[in-house]
Amino acid sequence: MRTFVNESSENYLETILVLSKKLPVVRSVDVANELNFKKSSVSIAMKNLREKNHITVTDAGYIYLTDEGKAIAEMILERHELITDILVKLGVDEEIAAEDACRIEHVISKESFKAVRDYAKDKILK
Amino acid sequence: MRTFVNESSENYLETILVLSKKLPVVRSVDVANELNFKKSSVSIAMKNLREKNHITVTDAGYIYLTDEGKAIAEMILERHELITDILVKLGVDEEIAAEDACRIEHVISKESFKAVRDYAKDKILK
DNA sequence: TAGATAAGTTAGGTTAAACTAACTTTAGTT
DNA sequence: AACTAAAGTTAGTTTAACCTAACTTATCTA
Repeated sequence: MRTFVNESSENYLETILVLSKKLPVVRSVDVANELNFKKSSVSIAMKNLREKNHITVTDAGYIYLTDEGKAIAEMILERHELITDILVKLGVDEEIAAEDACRIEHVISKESFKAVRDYAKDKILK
Repeated sequence: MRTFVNESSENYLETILVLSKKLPVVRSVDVANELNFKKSSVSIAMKNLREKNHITVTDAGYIYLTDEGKAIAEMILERHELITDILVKLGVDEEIAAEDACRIEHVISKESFKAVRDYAKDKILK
């Protein structure tokens, strides 16, 4: 069983994690720029993530993942990277591979991902 | 480039194709039962598919795929079956594999699917 | 200090895809 | 002929996730 997190929330969490590796701090406007969303949309999304305890936001507006939020973000990011790598290895254009990974990462089950990962690590990704 | 068809429409078309192989004729109510949707939802969806020329509906209420609708349905069904087979071969439980296939089939690109299919036919599916 | 810019919030709009409820139409039975 | 059941339609509701527009607040600069 898993705590239900929808695709949209997963995407925001993943984006926050990715940005936190590139920027000293992550703000709503950074997320909006990265995703090409309007800041009002991100504002509401951050409010929801706060209510679900997936992030905390400081008075200065800096966004941090909670342990739970980070766990989700890291899971999604691992999927993103692995699925992209597999597709590229199979000959798919890098950009298309990343776009596909970005959608598949949210809909594949834990069990299937694990099976694919174990197979690919051995047989596809050298 | 591809004619944009959303996930919901693709799912209806695939369901119509699957049912047409099991039943003498396919009606709205059959689709509703198969998908566990209300008949009002299916009624509206069928109107949309009719307007997009993906299906025709006889006076008696029998639903038939147009060439275009059938092409989409067959593409999705091929994906469904192949993705399910791959996951099962990798050790995923049959039911979970089918559920995952049902989501992935709508979001994977033509290019990635082709790459996965070519690889799997050779290396995974014997 | 006044004005501009940047960041965030709030209110209200849009769309898609499901829903419920209530209606019509057709066919089958007594 | 009247009743019932099944199928389909229509109107209106809900929810999620985006949007625009307008507002507040804080900082920075001429």
